Order: sequence, then structure tokens, then C-alpha cells
Amino acid sequence: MTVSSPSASSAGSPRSVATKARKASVLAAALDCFTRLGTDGTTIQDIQRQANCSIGSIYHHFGSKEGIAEELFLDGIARFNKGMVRQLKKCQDAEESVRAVVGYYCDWSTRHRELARYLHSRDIDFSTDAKARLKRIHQDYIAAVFLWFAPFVEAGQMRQLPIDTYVPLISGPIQEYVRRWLSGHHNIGPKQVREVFADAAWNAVKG
Amino acid sequence: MTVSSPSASSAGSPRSVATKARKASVLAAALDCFTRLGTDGTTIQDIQRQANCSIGSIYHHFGSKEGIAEELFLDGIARFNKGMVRQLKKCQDAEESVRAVVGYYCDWSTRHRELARYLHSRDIDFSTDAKARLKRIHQDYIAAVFLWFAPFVEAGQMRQLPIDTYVPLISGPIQEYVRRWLSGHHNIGPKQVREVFADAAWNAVKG
Amino acid sequence: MTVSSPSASSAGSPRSVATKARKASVLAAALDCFTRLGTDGTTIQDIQRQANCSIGSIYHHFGSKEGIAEELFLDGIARFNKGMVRQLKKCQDAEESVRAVVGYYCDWSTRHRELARYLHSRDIDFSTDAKARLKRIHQDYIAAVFLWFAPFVEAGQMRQLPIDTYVPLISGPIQEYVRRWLSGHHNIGPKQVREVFADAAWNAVKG
Amino acid sequence: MTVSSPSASSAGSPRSVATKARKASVLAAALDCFTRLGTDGTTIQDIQRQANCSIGSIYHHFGSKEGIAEELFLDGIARFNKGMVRQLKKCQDAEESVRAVVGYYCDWSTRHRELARYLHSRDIDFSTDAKARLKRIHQDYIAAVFLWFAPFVEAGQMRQLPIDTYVPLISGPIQEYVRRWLSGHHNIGPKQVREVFADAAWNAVKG
DNA sequence: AATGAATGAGCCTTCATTCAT
DNA sequence: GATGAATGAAGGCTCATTCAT
Repeated sequence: MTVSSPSASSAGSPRSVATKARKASVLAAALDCFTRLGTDGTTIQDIQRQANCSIGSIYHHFGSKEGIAEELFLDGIARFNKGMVRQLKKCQDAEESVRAVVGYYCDWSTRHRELARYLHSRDIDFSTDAKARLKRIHQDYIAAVFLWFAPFVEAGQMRQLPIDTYVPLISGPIQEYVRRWLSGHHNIGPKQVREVFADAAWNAVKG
Repeated sequence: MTVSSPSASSAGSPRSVATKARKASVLAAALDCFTRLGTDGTTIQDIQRQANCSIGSIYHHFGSKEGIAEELFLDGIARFNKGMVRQLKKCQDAEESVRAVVGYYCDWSTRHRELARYLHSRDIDFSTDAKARLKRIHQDYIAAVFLWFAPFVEAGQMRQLPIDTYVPLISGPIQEYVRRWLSGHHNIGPKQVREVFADAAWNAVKG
Repeated sequence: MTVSSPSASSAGSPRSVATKARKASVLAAALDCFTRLGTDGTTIQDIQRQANCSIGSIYHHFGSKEGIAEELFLDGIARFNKGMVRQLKKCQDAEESVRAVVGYYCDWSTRHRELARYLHSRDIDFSTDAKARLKRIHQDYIAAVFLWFAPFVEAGQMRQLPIDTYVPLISGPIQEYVRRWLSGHHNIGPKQVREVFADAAWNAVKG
Repeated sequence: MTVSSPSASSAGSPRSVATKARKASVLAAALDCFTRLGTDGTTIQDIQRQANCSIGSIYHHFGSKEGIAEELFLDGIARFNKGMVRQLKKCQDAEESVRAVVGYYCDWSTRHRELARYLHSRDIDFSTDAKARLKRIHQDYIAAVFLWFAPFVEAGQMRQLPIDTYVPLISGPIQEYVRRWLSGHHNIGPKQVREVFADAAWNAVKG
């Protein structure tokens, strides 16, 4: 807002700006290749050609093919989670919150089709380091979400259910629908059916 | 060899019995490898070692690596579908049918964990021939299921919804739960929460 | 000698004969490449071209580049040791034995120049398995040699010296000479100077 | 900082002092890497990390990886040779000289284990320029040594032998012992066995 | 039907070196 | 003098598939 904003000074040197741009272009190329060819079907050369850079440069920044896949995944998850929590905090009550979950899922998957598809596809094969980072991200997310919903359950606005069933009940149908839509099975986009799934979600967990 | 042996006459010649056993052992080995190493991560040698046979033998029976994956997939799908339809036909009304879908999903996934997991993986590149066979299987299944449920919708026992939403609404939550359970995220088995999901499914589509 | 000789029946199937021939030709090619280009300077392709076989075939038989180097080394050492022990056992007394060591070293290095050079060059980089096999070979050899010489030391025909000094005293000079000769520094072959070194060896350890 | 500092005036400008320190730290890092990883197994990055400087800096000072290896080798040889000649010149007669060679070899190898090990490795590919410099160094050394010993041979204090056999006879055993000790095969250090090898050396060449 | 040696295209990765800042 | 991102040729190795026995 002001001239002396700290974020301005922390923007980094021109070098790091260039580095970020290079990394971003590689990640974009990788996502596109993974979508078209599959994670295993994509070669470093595919990515390198599309990112218009050298093989060496990729390895300089990411270390390995796995390193690219991990960074793409972790970044994506973190961004999705952050947005979800932000949406929840705008809500006033339980019903609005549950419907917001379904709605955000719809919106985000529609806006970031390829990334959404990629995030759906994997839960294996990560390095020890990446697994640890992922666990951290996941725990923070779960903590934030449960902190949000717990009061509604206690207040009786939502049913008391086995803890592991909430996510499948609320997100399961829309997730399955989005998955099928991303795979090209359906013609009607998520946004046009979101109310159906929002209704079902609220019905499944309301008090 | 002998004339009156029932098993001989129903299963074919002794040669084909040995062939079937060999194929079955290869398929079992393949399923285990796919589960542990991923479809792409599994090599012919992995399968061959575990099936305790030669490379040549595998190629003799399946033609290619893809051939194994396809046969495993198509067999599995066909068996799952057949069982589902059989369950439906025992039902008297809409609610019992919807609950049967959830229940069968639970039971089958619990009894055939690895196969269920394999059938969930959508990233298999099938040959043209296999795609055709799969399409056939799928169409037969969809036809049977819709034939079963259509009268209930017409009679008002079930809501009239966009056609593509029924499956996600009914199976989505339990599928998501099973997927997470298969990945080791949950400790409570599907059977112990099936009523929760059966309730939600019926609530989502009842008239 | 006779038709029914056991060695004839143990010669193995045609397949293993072919396998042995293939392995031998790869080892010969590798030795030549290692000599000309250095162990690290040699590529699999160099070996494969010279052995006139495919890359895959090499990996089928040796598993890795290191596998070739190890087999070459272990085979060579074992053959050298076996010959040395055979020579010793022909000797009558201490002096003849000491002179035989120098003589055998001369002869063998002259007959197997390249292999001798290769065996001189390495004592690192082996796999755990190869290290174990090498240790076994070495211990057997040391045991055989010391068993042979111990009585001479006890009988006073040879000096009592720190155990680790015998080998350098007896073999050191001729080894160093051979090493330099193999590197092309000298023009006079080992055989023409063996008496000088045999004299020195005996002088150094005689009682 | 001050004008009259002797080290400043003898070592040149402050800039060259820093340059020398940087070069020395790179050479030290290189030697350690070569020892641990082998010459071929060491990468520029290994050295750069250990010397705590940038890749560009190394290339600024040494031009290439080979340049580092050469400088290390030539410096080491020159220092070894200079010390050996200095020792010889302190001796009064043939026996003292021969024993001095063995003694110096022991002392130097013990004090500079890693460098001694590196100088032993004969498999370095030098540039034409380095080969020329090495030849010069070697010739100067050989000339000085033979100039020193020639009178003793003429005077009959030492045996007349083929010219190429002196070095193996005198230095061969101790070299072989040191080599084995550097490789970790022996527990008793060179200094504790030097008399044994000095005796053997003198016996082998005395008149 | 079974066997396993042979094939070679293609993959991931390394690494010495250059060069703009 | 220092820095480190960029380069791309080259290397070791994998693996689906073929085929002679």
C-alpha cells in the first residue's frame, strides 16, 4: 500500500526473480505434460522442450524428476487448502459452511482443471522429505477445518458422527462428480449441479 | 482323459486346466505387484519372478504387459458388475436397492481389497480392443442398473435428477471412504460405517 | 582321456557353454578397454562394441559395469594365486621357494601383461559382495603361503621378521620393476633382470 | 596492513595474498576429495563445496579440473624431490645415502599421507604442458640423484647393475610397504620397520 | 508350452565448462 | 575477482519384446 512496505523489500534480487520465473515455467510445463501423458509417461525431455529451457537447468532447480512432481503437488495442495480455509472463515453458520465447502470445491476445480486433476491422481511415491512436508500441510489443514466445525457439532447444528465420515459425506459426491467430469465422462459442468450436491451434503450432516 | 469326470468335461482338456492355472498365477502376481509398485512401476520381470515362471511363458499367454493389465481389469470389473446386479435383483423397492448398492460396495471392497484398489486406478492406457470390450461391459452394466432404477424414479419413489448425478450421490461418499481406507488413512473398516453412508445415499435420492 | 571322463559330462549344456563364451568375450573386451582407456574412462559402449554384443546382453550377464570390473579382478587374482601356490609346492627348500616367488611374478606378468596391469591398479570401489569374495580369496592365499614358509622360518633358514614385511621385501623390488616396465618406462624385460631381484629377495630374508 | 611487514613484501600485494590463500584452500579441498572419492570420482562441485567457494572462482584460478589435479601433482612431486636431494647432500658415503633414501621415503609418506597417496596414483591424464613440466622436474631429479650416486658406483662402494634396477631395489620394498599401509592393510607404521628396509636396500646394492 | 539369452531404443541423471551480472 | 544459473553431450542402466532351442 505504502512505499516502504516490507513485502516490497522482500521481493528479492533480480536473480531470484529470474529463478522464480524459470521454476514457474517448468512447473507449468510439467503440469501440462503430466495431464497429457501421465506422470510416469512424461519424460524430462517433454518438460524441457515445453518449458523452453535446458535439461541442466531443470536439474539445477529441482534436483530430479520427482522433485518437480513434489513441488507441483505441495504447492497445489497448499494453495487449495489456504483458499478453502479463507472461504470457511467468511461463513456465519454450519449450513453456510458446509455449502461453502462444496461450492469452493466446484469453483476451484473448474478454475484449475489440470491442477485439480493432478492433485487427485497421487498419494504415493514421494521422498521422505516431501512426505514430511505433506504431512505438515495436511495436519495444519485438518486442524483448521476441525477447529471451525467443532463448535457447530457441539451446538447441535450438525450431527455427531464418526470423525472419518464427515469428509466423505460432504465432499465425496462432488469429488466423484468432478473426477468423472475431469475425465471427460460428463458434459454438464460442476457449477450447474452444485446445488444438488450442496443439498445432499447438508442433508447428510445437519443436526 | 476319462469320459465321465465332470470337472474334465466342464473345464476342457487337461492342457487348458494347466493353462488356466498358469494364467491365474500370473494375474495374481501382477495384481500384487501393481499394488505394491504401481502399474507403471511394475516390470515383467517383477511379475515373472513372483509367478515363478519364465518371461516367455507370460508372453505366450498374454501377448504383452498391457495384455495382463487389461485382462485383470476387465475380469475384475465384470465380476464386480455381475455381483452388483445380482444383489439389486433381490431387492423389493427403491430404498432397499439404494442401500444394497452401498452395502455391496462395502462388502466387495473389503473382500477384494487389492483388486478394488486396482480398479480404482483410472490411468491405464488400454488398447483399442480392450477399450471396446470395456465399453461393452460398461454399457451392459449401466443398462441393467438404469433399467432397474427407472421405474422407481417414474413412480416417484426417487427424485428426478440430472442423470449423471445419481452415481456420485449414491456411491460417492462410500467410494471416497473406501479409497481412503484402502490407502491406510482410516482405522475403522467400511462395514462399521455402512449404515451412515446408506442413510446418506437414500436421503440424497429419495423422492 | 577316456570317453566316459566325468569332466566331459560336467562340461554343461550347450546353453551354458554359449553363456561362458559370451562372458569370456566381454571380459576380454573389458580388459583391453580398461588398459587403453582406464577403468573410469571406459564406457559400456566401448566394451559392447569390442565384444560385438548388445548392451542388454552385458547387463544380462554382469548386472553393471562394476560387475564386469569385479569379475575380471576376482578371476585374475584367483588364477594368479593358484599358480603361485602350485609353483611353491614344487620347491625343495627356502631359497628355492623365495626365488620361485620372484620367478613366478616375472613369468606371469610377462605372459599376462594387461591383466597384471589391471590387477595392480585397483583396491577400491568394490561392492560389499565382491569385497567379501576378495577377502576370502586373499585369506586362503595368505594362509597357503604362510603355511608353506612358516617351517623355514622356524628351522632358521629364513629370518624372523615382522609379519607384514616379508611380502614387500621379497616381491617389492620385482613388483616395482614390473610396474615401471608395464608403464613403458623400461626397455629391458623382467626376465632379463630376474636374477638380480631373486638375489636381492633371498638376501633380504635368508637366515 | 603495515608497510614493513616482511610477509607482505615477500608475498607480493594483498591481492595476491588472498589469491594464494584461495588457491591453497582449493588444493587442500581437492586433495581430500581425491583421497576419499578418487580422482575421477571427484567432481568440481565436490571441491567447490569443500573449499567453500563458487564454481566460477575455481575456474578463474585453475582453468579446468585437470588444472587442479596437475598443480597438486607437480607441486607435490617437486616438494618431495627437493627434500630428497637435500637429505642426500647431508650424507657422507654410499651406505648413509642409501639408508637416507629409505628413511626420507618413510618420513615424508608419514607426514603427508594423503599427498603421498595421491602421488602414487599413476592414472592421471596430463595436458601436454603439464607433461612437459613433469618431465623437466623428473629429469632434474634423476640427474641430481645419479650425479650423487655415480661416484660411489665408480669407487666400488656400490654394485654395478642395470641402470633401471637401482630404484626398484632400493625403494621398491619400502614403497610397497607404504602403499599397503596407506591402503590400511598394515597396523605398524613405516617408521617402526624402516631399519629392516634400510638394511635390505643397502644389502641389495652394496659393492 | 516353456525357457531365458539377446536386443536396442530410450530414460534419468551427471558434470565440466561458459558467461552475464 | 566472485558468483551461480545455464548448457547439452554423454554415460549407466532399464525393460518390453523377440526368438531359437
